[in-house]
Amino acid sequence: MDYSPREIEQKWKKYWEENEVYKVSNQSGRPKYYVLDMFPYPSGEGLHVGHPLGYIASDIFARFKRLSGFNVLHPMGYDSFGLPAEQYAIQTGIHPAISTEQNIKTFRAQLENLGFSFDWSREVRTSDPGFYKWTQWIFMQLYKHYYDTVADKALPISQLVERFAKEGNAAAHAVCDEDTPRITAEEWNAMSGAEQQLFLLKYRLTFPEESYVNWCPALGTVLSNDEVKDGVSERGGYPVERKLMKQWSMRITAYADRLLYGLDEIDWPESLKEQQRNWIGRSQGASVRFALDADPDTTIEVFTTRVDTIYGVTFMCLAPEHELVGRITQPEQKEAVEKYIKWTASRSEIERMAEVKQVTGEFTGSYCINPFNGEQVPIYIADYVLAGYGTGAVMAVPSGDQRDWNFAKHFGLPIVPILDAQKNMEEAADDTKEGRYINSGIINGMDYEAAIPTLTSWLEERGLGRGKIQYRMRNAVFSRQRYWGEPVPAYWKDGVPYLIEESELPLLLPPVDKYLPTETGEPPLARAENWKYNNQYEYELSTMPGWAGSSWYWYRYMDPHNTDNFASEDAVQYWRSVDLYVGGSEHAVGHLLYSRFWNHFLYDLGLAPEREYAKKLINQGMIQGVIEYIHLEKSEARQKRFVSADLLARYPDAEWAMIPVHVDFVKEYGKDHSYLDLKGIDQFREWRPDFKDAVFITNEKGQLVTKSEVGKMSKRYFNVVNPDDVVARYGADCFRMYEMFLGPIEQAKPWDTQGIDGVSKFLRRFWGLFFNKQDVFEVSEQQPSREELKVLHSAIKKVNEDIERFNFNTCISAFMIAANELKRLNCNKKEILEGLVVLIAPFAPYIAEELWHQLGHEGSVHRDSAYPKFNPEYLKEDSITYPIAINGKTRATVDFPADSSKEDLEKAARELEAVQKYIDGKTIRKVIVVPNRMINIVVG
RNA sequence: GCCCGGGUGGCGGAAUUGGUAGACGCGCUGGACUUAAAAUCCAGUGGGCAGUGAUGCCCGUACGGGUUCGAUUCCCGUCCCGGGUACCA
Repeated sequence: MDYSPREIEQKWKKYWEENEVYKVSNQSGRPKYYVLDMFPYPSGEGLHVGHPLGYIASDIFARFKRLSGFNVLHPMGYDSFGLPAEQYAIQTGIHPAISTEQNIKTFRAQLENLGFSFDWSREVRTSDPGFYKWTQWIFMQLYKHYYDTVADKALPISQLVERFAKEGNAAAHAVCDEDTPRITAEEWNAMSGAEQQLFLLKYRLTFPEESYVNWCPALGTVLSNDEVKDGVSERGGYPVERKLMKQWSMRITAYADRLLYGLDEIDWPESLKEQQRNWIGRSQGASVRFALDADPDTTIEVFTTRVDTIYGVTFMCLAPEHELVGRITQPEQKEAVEKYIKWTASRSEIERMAEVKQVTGEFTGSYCINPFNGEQVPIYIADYVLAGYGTGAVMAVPSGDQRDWNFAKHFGLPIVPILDAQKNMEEAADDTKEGRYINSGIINGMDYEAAIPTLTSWLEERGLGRGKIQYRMRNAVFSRQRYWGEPVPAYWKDGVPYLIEESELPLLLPPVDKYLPTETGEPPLARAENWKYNNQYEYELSTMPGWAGSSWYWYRYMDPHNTDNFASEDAVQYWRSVDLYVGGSEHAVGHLLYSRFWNHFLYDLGLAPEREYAKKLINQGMIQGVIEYIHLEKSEARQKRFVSADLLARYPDAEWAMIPVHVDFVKEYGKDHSYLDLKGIDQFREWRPDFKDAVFITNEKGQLVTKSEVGKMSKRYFNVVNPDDVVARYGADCFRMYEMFLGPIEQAKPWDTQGIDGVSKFLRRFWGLFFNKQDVFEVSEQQPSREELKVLHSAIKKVNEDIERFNFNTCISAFMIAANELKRLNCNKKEILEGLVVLIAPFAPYIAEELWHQLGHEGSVHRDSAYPKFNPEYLKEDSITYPIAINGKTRATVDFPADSSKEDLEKAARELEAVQKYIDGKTIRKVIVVPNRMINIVVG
């Protein structure tokens, strides 16, 4: 019987479905394990070969855990709100729910083609009202809570209201807006209900506020930074302006510390945690106020992490946009300063980044006073100071900060050393904290540890500053001026927002006639007819962002059909948190930070059992594609001309446009010398009729050589490889194993089918072990030999260890080695082969199931078998092969009995003929014997 | 600029705690089978030098140093590539 992947895969796919082999129960005597894939957006383009990489890895792990005795939750669902469906709706008028439904069908069919062990009865979709009811519900809880800095958790806002009524807000240890005024109990009690509501917004964990957004009038929408390129929209290239808009915001900054310290308790890639740390950007330091020399009532506040360097301040730098700049600029400097401000405004951030070494700035003509020594400090403006960060002002210490040093050198400003350990002040700044302070007034002779508290208390006693912790992270804007998202369950009455009742959830997305914003710039929901709360009040018209639903979805899988809670307490207590989370690193500071934030909040409310919801996370690398371009001469000539890449030198004056070619037309795809042959050129002509009459200048071999570049796999580069095609040709088992065989899971690599035949051959060889020369299934009941047992148990050991380490590529090698060895031994012993079938089941689920049944079993190998146990007995060797090295170079290998003592080994090694040859008159200085490893003889 | 990764045969990659560098696969070369091809199977395959040959020697994990009996692995410096980035005071 030939190995026919198509046949067996169809057969078992059907069987698994009919018998609900992968259905998971919330009740089990087995320990639980939760394997989660990052939520995919069901794009209309479907899957390409890069998408399943992470799903295959997580599926192997889930199956491995299942066979190792765990009750494994491994679900799949869709983050089905999103822009592409809305864009499509705008173009076609088709409701996003309809196109999304269609896309999900395609997406799921593609997933099902790959043999995943998802429990599809738990599938969820964020755009399903049964799901977004709970997204809205969590939003409401955020609205009803504030962050208490003493309890260090979210508490009901009602507690804050009680406190305000009794004692005002002075002692309310609650996170709030920076500009919150102090009020007394009397003032609070004198407020109207509406005024009180507005005041409470300064404390709520979600609240509307005026914030700047990238407004694109032509598209009628707000764009993310990502969607803006060089001041115009990425899509369409329309102008974008900064516009103040009322937006809902999430007070994620209240959780900054917890999000930072929580990173220490989770096993995530270090680079990813580092990105989150940088994003949160906690810095501990002090704020100091410098009074203006000419106007002591006006102060410039700076934040510094090195207040100990304050005696080394020789100038002050303001951001060109700083509010004081206009006031303090002296008439003589006015022209230069204004010119500089204008110049800065014209520079893009990218330009500023690239020209980091070029020092620019202008003197304002004014001075401020260093509060510690009363000295005059000149005030400059410079574009290396950002208006948006901290106070937009920097106290410059050229001896300790390289940028300040560069600036001081350029403008001839003094550089005052402040620590006796600072070196080479003439060549560069030295930011050391070592040594004792000099030239430093009240801290002279102190060390860093002593100086900080001395200076901070000096500042605090005089009201000139204070110790301060500053974060880089901002509150997260939560409104989107879009249609296809969760409606915000709030309405407006006289400019004050109120929540709807929880019993009124879900607040359904109303139908609209068009998916565009209104002519007056209101979001699409403004088009909904008669959509008013109690037929009276205007609903909030913005919808929630893409990250709303994905910030809590892993709980929904635990109990997806619950109508009373987002998930029952029993379910949540049973599954608790995600044991393994697999996804791309592009979500490092978006989804993975927001979802941690929501989880901390749910934890505070007692709804989440653990502070961190994903204990272990691995990133899968991107599978890239090769983009193939051909060279089109840029000219006005009527006839278009393409030239082979190896002939470009013949056209020294020509300029070239790079035209991407469908990779299917290209021979030697991805190679340096990839090319279009005559047939490829014809295909290209047919595919691009606009180039039908073009001339193709080929080389002497008749080839049009292309340029290959590694890049994203994407429809726009015509290099998408659909997994369905690979599966049709080689089978899902082969596809799964090949993707794993490509290399380490976290590494990015270009897709290349070069090696897939090797995996395909392996599967045939593996299959062949079970069949005799006449192709009839035949296994032997005979007792396996010691050598055969060793092959099996080496594989068990290797595969077990490597799965735990997520080194799936080397697992595949281990299977190949085992199959090669057994083939060599002509082994068809049932005991050995059965072990291998279960061992390979997580990787190649179909072939394993087929062979398992051929071996005479019932049920499913994936549910009714157990992972083979490793027995170290079988790996024990009588003798061990030792490399014998002379001065570290291996010169011979010799077998010694496994139980030889160190002394015996040394003695035997010294006497070896091969060794004697190298000693040759020299003396043996030392012999190093590492048992079971090697022997090294040092001569000289 | 800063932060985080990485650099090993013709190619993808392996070497898990410092202990025989190149597992496994692709490709390539030769052979078997075949009328032939495909498929399959067998053998070889880092580079160089010497030898008819078995084999021996030298070089070799981006580059230059260091530690060590021994370094792909640890340390210092340099170069290059990838990812992130908000010049974060």
